[in-house]
Amino acid sequence: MTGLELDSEELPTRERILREASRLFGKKGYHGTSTRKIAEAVDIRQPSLFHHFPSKDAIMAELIDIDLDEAATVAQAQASADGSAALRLYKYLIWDISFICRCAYDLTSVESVLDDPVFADKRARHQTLVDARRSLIEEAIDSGEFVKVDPEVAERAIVWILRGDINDTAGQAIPDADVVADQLASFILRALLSDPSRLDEIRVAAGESVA
Amino acid sequence: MTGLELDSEELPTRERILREASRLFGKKGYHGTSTRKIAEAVDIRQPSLFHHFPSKDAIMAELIDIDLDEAATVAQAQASADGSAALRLYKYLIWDISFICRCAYDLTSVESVLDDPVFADKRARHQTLVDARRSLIEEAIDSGEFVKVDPEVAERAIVWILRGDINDTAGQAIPDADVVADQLASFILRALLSDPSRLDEIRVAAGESVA
DNA sequence: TCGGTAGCCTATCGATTGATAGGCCTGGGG
DNA sequence: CCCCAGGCCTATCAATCGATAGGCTACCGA
Repeated sequence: MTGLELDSEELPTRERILREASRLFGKKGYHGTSTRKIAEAVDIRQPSLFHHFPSKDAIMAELIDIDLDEAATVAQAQASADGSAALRLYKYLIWDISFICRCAYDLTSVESVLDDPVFADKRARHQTLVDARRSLIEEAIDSGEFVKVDPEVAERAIVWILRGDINDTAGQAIPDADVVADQLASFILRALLSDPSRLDEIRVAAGESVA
Repeated sequence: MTGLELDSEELPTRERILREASRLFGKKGYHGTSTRKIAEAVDIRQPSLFHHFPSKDAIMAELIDIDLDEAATVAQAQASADGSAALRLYKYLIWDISFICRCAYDLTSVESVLDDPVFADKRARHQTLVDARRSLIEEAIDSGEFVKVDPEVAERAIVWILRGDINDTAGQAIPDADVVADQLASFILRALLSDPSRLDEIRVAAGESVA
């Protein structure tokens, strides 16, 4: 625990900027959100934003880092681990969805701006996440744990289920994050497992390794 | 067939505006795309856009109508039909994904602007689509064809898989649209069917009703 | 032949954008 | 006591936004 269970109004201005900006970016899109609207949400004047961030882009860049850094680390850790690839994918999914649900920021807008040349320097980090995820999927297909499906199709479906979760639950501090995570991860595993009856075994195994 | 298998450069200006605008909206977002960029892509001057559309909003509005009108009709038809709800959901999915793949427009941006008050008049039509889809899912769960899963979770996953398909294939006139449609629809059905072995039976039944 | 209309153009509008300049106030260290 | 740095303010900037006004040209039906 970080110990900052502060009321929203007591949070440092910089932190409040990140939260309100992420919320507005998620709702109206990055380009659809002006610095004046962000300032209004934080209840300061628009130029005051630039005492905390050098530019509007920098606010978005920080949100991108928050989204990618931990996700890429966890995905890579699972990709390079041993044992059942299906189990490792499940663990990654549970972690990622829980993270999304618990995160104080609405990270909806992150992936949709990654193609923008302005944020080109974030693309490498994003690619490591994509590669790690892809690697887990292909491993599970090759080993026969998953049905013979186009890895591209599977990954696209997974990525967008996650993105939908971000979009619908982000920045709300969902109380039952674990339940949501299990439901979505189970949905994905059922769609991919050659033997769907293995799902419960995988859920139990993942639960044990966490506890 | 409509008979307009024209070269892109021979298309009427109005049509080229719709196509280029949809492509740019999909890539940069609605607010991230200026009317000048659209005009540049169509190779006309910016004010000339307003001889074909009264406003930038009107371009987006037309794309929304294209996206929603047929989708809502098909979804409602399947929702009010008889027989296996799982089969009807599969049919709707196949139709929708094929439509997305074949569509001349990139409809990525449509759903992301539906919350905007500017397009509030489109929301009712969108709601009929959402309701019809939800109804199919709940019917399949209640009848036992689908596993006992939260309908909200299932619908969210489906919607976002579809949206991901829009985003990644839109406006490209995918040649093997049928293959993509079957793969994605099968992914969804596998995740939901209580008895996954019924998938092949459903695919065959859907194929027959089309032919 | 002529009037009108469709389609595109140049020039320009007011509003809004992200960002800068510089002043005011407060709190802490010498 | 003074100084100064951090944090916020007002005022304002140039750039870009969506949209309008009005002129030129090609074409079509009476």
